[in-house]
Amino acid sequence: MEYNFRDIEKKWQQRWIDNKTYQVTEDQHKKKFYVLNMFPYPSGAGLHVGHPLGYIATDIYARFKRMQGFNVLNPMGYDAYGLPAEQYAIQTGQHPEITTVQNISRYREQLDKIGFCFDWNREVRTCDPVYYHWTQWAFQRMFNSYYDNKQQKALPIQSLIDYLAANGSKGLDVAQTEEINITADEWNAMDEKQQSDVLMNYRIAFLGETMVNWCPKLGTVLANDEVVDGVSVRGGYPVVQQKMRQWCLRVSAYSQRLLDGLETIQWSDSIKETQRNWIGRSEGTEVEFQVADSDVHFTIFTTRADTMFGVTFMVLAPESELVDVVTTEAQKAEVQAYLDQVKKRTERERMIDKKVTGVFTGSYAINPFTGEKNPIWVSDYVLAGYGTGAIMAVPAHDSRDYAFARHFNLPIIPLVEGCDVSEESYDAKEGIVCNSPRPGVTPYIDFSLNGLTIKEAIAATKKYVREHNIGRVKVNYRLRDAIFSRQRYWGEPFPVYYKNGMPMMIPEECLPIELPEVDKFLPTETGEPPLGNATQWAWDESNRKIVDNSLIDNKTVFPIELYTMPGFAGSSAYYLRYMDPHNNKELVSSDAVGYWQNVDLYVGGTEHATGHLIYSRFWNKFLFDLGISKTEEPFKKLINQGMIQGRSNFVYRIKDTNTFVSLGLSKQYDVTPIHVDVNIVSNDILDVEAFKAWRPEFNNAEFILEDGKYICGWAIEKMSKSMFNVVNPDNIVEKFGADTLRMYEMFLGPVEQSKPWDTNGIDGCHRFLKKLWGFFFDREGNMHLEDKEPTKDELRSIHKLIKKVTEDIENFSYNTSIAAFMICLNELSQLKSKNRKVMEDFVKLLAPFTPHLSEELYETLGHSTSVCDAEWPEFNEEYLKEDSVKMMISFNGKARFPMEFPADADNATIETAVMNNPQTAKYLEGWTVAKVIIVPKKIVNIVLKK
RNA sequence: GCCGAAAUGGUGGAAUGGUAGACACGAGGGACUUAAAAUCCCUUGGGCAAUUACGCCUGUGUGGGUUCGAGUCCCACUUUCGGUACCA
Repeated sequence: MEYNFRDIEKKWQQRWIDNKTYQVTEDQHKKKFYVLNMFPYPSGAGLHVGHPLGYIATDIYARFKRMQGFNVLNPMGYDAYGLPAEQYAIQTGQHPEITTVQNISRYREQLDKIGFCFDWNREVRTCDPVYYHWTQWAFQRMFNSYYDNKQQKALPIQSLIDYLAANGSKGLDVAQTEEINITADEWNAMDEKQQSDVLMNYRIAFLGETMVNWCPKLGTVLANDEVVDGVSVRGGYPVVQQKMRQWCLRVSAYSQRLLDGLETIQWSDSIKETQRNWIGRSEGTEVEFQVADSDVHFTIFTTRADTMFGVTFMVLAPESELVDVVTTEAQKAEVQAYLDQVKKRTERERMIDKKVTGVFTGSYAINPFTGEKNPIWVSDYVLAGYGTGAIMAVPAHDSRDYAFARHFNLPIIPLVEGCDVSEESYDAKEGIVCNSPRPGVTPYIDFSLNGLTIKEAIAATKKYVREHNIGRVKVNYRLRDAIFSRQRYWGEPFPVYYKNGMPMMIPEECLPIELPEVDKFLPTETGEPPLGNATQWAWDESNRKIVDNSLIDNKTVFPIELYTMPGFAGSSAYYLRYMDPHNNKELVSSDAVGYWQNVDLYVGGTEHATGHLIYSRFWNKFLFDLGISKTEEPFKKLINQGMIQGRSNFVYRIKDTNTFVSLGLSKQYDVTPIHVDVNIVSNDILDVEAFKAWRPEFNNAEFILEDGKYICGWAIEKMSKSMFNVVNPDNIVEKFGADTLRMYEMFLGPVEQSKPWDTNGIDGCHRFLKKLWGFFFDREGNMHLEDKEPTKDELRSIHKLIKKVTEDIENFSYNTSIAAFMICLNELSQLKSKNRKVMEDFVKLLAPFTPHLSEELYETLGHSTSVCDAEWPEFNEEYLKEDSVKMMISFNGKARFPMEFPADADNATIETAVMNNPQTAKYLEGWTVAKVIIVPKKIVNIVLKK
């Protein structure tokens, strides 16, 4: 009887649904295990063969853990808000929700064919009001919180209000946009609006002024890569740098905790390193400089406090408020011209073309260490958003300052003994300090760094600065607050309305605020975001409901926020929602989160290293501060699956003809390679008839063959429609079955590695499953396993497999695990094994990989329960013990011949046996034995000397 | 530029510092078939050999080093792929 995978897979998929096999509940008697895939954005193109890779890996792990007795949560859902559906809506007028629902059902259909053990009862969709209710709720909580630096924790904003009323801002150590100094009296004298503005400085979700690429014509903010040469990529309209009031999240408040948390989680070192760099902690010193002939002081930040004696000029960021203050009358026009020029360049352009530009303000700053007057310049290589927006330039030891000094002919003073700064700056933090102060110069202060190492000099300077009150030690982070507003339609609406210029939260009990209908998905003619097109988008404060815009009177009815939230809003806490997805009272019940805690294993791509995986950690920490989340980190272990690349095929058309020449002969002609659909190519041999039928322009194509075949060229590229290399999993399931697909995806290589998809190799996995089928059934379809005690050889073979597979699954090394299955089956085949007990273990071990087939065979063996609930076979060391061991005898590391010893032979016995072996004598001629190295069970190496 | 990952047959890939190339694909040869498919068996890194030789040499991007022994560890370099962008 044939292995009929179609019937088997259909049967078991139905049975899993009927028996609710994969529905899980919180079961206090069992240990929990939470596995999670990064949920997909359901795109219109559907799944290709690369998408399920991570899901299959997770599924195998989930099934494995379940068989080990864990209560496994393995949910799936959709990150359903996104640009493609909105773009499609703009073009066609079709509501993005319709597109999204269609795409989701297509995804679901494809996923269902592969036989995952997802608990679909817990599905979430970010665009579902039942779900985004809690996204809005979390946002409101962030609005109503501030971050206390002393406690390192988010606290309710009310306690800050109380503090301000009692003490003013004195003694406040909190995360803030800028330092505000007010007294309690001043605070208490403020009206509501003024107080609201002050509080914005502290809230975790706050309205902030941020620089954006604003395109007035498109009425939208553009990302840096949507702007080229000062105009929008789409449409080519002018784009300007503009400050805009937008919602932001104070992610930066959590910088240190985000950094510290990395030490506690099992993520790859590379992704942790990426996050460390992104957070960008740098310990440095702030030093105050005075502007010459003026009362103005300003502060700079440096990590190289040791270079105080090498400062030759100062630089301000163009956006710095100091620019206006220090610019002299004579320089005003020139500085203004420079600022105008800078404004036109986008951030990206400033970065890509690193032309040195700048302008002198006319003022000088007094170096507190040397007393020298250093000219103050303005240049766009200094960023307003980092440090203090002002630097002291030490051209000898900073490459950017060096380039600037060279360009504007400013002095360069080397400060490290023996360093050469004639060609480039010496940036290394190694060496002995000199010229600090310079010999022959009368010291301005009683302080010298000469002779110290750089590290010592940094410490000494910090100490001096602190003691003499000219600055302080400061830790800076590169991590910026997240901009949380989008000028888009297809996203979560903000539960916020505006009353007299103040943002007000719509009461928590009235959530969710549902996305309103609009007739157009584009910005309005007046440049408002798409929600400006909504007519039912006003908040009636007294009746607590959404009403028609025409009722807005700004007394009881107010306009609602027109921005929507960005993509990461909905994806930041979804792992918590899976624990309790139907709860309409709270994000997640304390019981549910108390049981499931956090994600034990998270699987997804590296592309989220600095986006989702930072925001999500931030969001979780915030919820942790609120007492909602029970753990400081959301994802204990992270596996980054690699990308599946496409393998494209090419045909070679001879120029100006419709004749195609086979790969081997193509060098003899002047040819153009053309992508050909990989689905009409098999083992690089083109199906010529299918090719003619593929496209009309090829139906009279002619071919120059080799050996009667047309051989195609190939290349590894991204899997994409335009390369005709997309392989749909549906086709693979149809032809080989889901179990073969699952197995082959894992067999391709390590999960974490990127690798190309090549359908050709799939036969090997399919043959293996057919062969396994043949172990159970004869041609007539009768089960022909024998019920007897396994032999020693059979036990050794199966226990070797148990050990290997158990270890490999724990290590995510599925490809080697599958090889072990193949080896074991071959061994059993050699042994002519027909043992029922052995095959039962085999089927159980295989169940995570090929659940349908395993279920079928497990049932054949007389079990009425699902193999999912079978116990994972236990490994017994005893069966692997051998009577003898084979060891390689080598001379000076070169392997020569094998010898067999009793398993319990000690080193002395082995050495004697080797030395007395006649074969050994052959290699000893002309040498003396220096020493003998014995590696147990592996090798005996005899070191020889002349 | 900086950070990270990687480089092994025709291909995907195996190898706790211990016989490199497991396992699979492909290819070549054979068996069974009228034939094909399916299935099974043998060979398959390269080179030299071809039964006094189922042996020898060489081989994991390049060049050095450590070691009795290196694909694996160290140093320098080349290339490829990711990420990032003037963070003082």
